[in-house]
Amino acid sequence: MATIKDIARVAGVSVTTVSRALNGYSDVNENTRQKIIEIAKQLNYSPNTLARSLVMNKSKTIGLLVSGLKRESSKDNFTFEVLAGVNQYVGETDYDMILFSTNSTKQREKTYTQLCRERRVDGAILQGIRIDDPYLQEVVESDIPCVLIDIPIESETVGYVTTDNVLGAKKAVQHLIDIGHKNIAMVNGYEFAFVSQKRLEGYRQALLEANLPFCTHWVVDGKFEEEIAEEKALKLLKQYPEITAFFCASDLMALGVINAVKKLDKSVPEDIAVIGYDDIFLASYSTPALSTVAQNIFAMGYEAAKLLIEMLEGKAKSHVKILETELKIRESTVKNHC
Amino acid sequence: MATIKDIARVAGVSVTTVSRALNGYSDVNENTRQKIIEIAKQLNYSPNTLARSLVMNKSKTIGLLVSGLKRESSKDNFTFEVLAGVNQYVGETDYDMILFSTNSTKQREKTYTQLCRERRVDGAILQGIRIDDPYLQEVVESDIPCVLIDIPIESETVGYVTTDNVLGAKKAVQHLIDIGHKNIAMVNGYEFAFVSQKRLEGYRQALLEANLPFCTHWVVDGKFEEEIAEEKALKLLKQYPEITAFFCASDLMALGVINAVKKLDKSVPEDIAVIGYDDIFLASYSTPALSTVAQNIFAMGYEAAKLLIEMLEGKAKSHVKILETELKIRESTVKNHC
DNA sequence: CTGAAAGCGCTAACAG
DNA sequence: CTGTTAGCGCTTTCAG
Repeated sequence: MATIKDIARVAGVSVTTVSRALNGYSDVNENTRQKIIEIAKQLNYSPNTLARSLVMNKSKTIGLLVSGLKRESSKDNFTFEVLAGVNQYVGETDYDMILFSTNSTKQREKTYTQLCRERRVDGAILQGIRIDDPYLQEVVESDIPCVLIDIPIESETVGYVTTDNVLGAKKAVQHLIDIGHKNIAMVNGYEFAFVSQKRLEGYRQALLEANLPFCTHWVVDGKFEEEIAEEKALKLLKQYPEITAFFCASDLMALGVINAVKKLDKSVPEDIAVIGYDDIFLASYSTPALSTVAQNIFAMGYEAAKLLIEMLEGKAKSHVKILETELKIRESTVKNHC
Repeated sequence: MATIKDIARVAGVSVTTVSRALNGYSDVNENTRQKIIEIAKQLNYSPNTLARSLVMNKSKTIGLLVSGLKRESSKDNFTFEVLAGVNQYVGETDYDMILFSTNSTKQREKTYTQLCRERRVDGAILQGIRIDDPYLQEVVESDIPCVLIDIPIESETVGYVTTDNVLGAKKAVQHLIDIGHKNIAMVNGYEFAFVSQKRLEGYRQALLEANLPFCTHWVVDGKFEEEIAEEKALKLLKQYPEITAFFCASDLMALGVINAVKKLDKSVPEDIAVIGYDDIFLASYSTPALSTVAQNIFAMGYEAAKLLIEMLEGKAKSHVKILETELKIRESTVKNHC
């Protein structure tokens, strides 16, 4: 593979000149430059970014640490959409992206930080990390610039992008209240998810503002899984038949709840209204079509990449980006009989 | 950031010894090694893979060139599943993977080959490339080892993984014939997709073997898109009311065909049977649940990565891997009235 | 405008 | 078992 040395030899100039010519420096004779470019083309030259990165001490590479890059997670394409968003922005720059999966065997031996340091990534985006993940702390405390998705930590080198989860949840619950529901249960994700904490808070606020009681027994954790949500909802509905509506912290769980309702020979939305969160693709395809709080996940990925690269180039004004959510009312919630 | 030089200084040995100790060479005193490892830990040392790659002339990196890493493609999660499969295998090795999107602005300036050469990837996996893509030729002719997904090109440095598309299509059409259909139309993808050519062949074979006429007017291209398939099917059904069944080259298109049938106030499967291809997640969720030819796409990604890395390590016996497909009969095909 | 020389962090003969 | 030396391909002072 041709190197600048080869070009230099053929052109009869020094490697310095070749380097400068190819990198568009101004202090090189236009004729020399043209000749060098010509020769580079003939030799089918490709710069060796490894060598360049080594000497420049930056790799123009960002690491994307994702969880949920596994087989089962294609249902809820959260990870995929983040990835697509990141990829979109990165594709518009001269950075490339290297993918680290947080559920690989490799990762069990090396921490995220090690992975990033070894590959000398300039910065990283973290998605799907639980707030009790010991490595989260480590990455954040390292000197690697990073942007977190849905985890609000901010520092000199750390930024985040998220949506307003309190408000999103509030809008959903208010909608249920608006259409006449008074006994609203919630199926949350899990304790250690930041978004779960916030959505719970939104649920609580909406109830209180409507002078409805907030009862912890009506809040269960579905671990963001369809089956668990179904199970928990089933139990809840049997124990508290007065419940007429469910607010779920994810669409997948909402689908589970709908299954539970069906199993009790009741129907959605006539007997029980159900609203989800995320607006996954399936939401609009299921029967009944699922009302939900839509998050633009692609945009989260895009903005995360944008923020990170701005941080790397030292031109980020803020390290925080909060995106909007949108209430989508479909068939699974509808004006109540009462 | 600590280097082996730092370690050498502190340990009072040469960098060579440090390098050897850390890389597990046998010709180094166990005491020295322990001391060096200890110091490395204290200094929070991370090897610089850039430097290592530069000197070793291999990067332990594979490039994944995917198309369809865009927003809209989350419906059919083909790309995602390939990605997940590749990631799974790569995660079990000491390789990392760098993601190149073939629909980025960057790619419009640089060819895939350039991208790969600049980053010095050891090999590449290509997915979603059309066989008329000019760059396909280029990559294949370059000296970069690569594995293609669903494109049968084989050479010293090129391998591929695919499924038996002729057989898959044949099974689907035979199933339609088995349940009594005689007038079976096909909605294909597009001319320049290898899988489309093969599935068409399978369709043709199944018909001929059953002594049914093969009529080109009954084969239309839906470009793998739901809406286009719907449109084309609508036209076909109006023009040839004798058609009672559709074989579609993708599930998404099958969904489109079902829409078309509904628009004519007919129903699936009573009036028209529809079978798809892929077994996307949506297939089992739609109403009626879609019969289809299931491909294990995750496995294709996994096997592609496996094959590539075996090729890189010089221990691939074959450069070709053909995976099985499985006929999944659900609600959209059912014994015909005749 | 151009070149010589140094060095990024690491590995690999080769010699002891 | 260990050190010396050279060099991977590139950028960057510093002199001309």
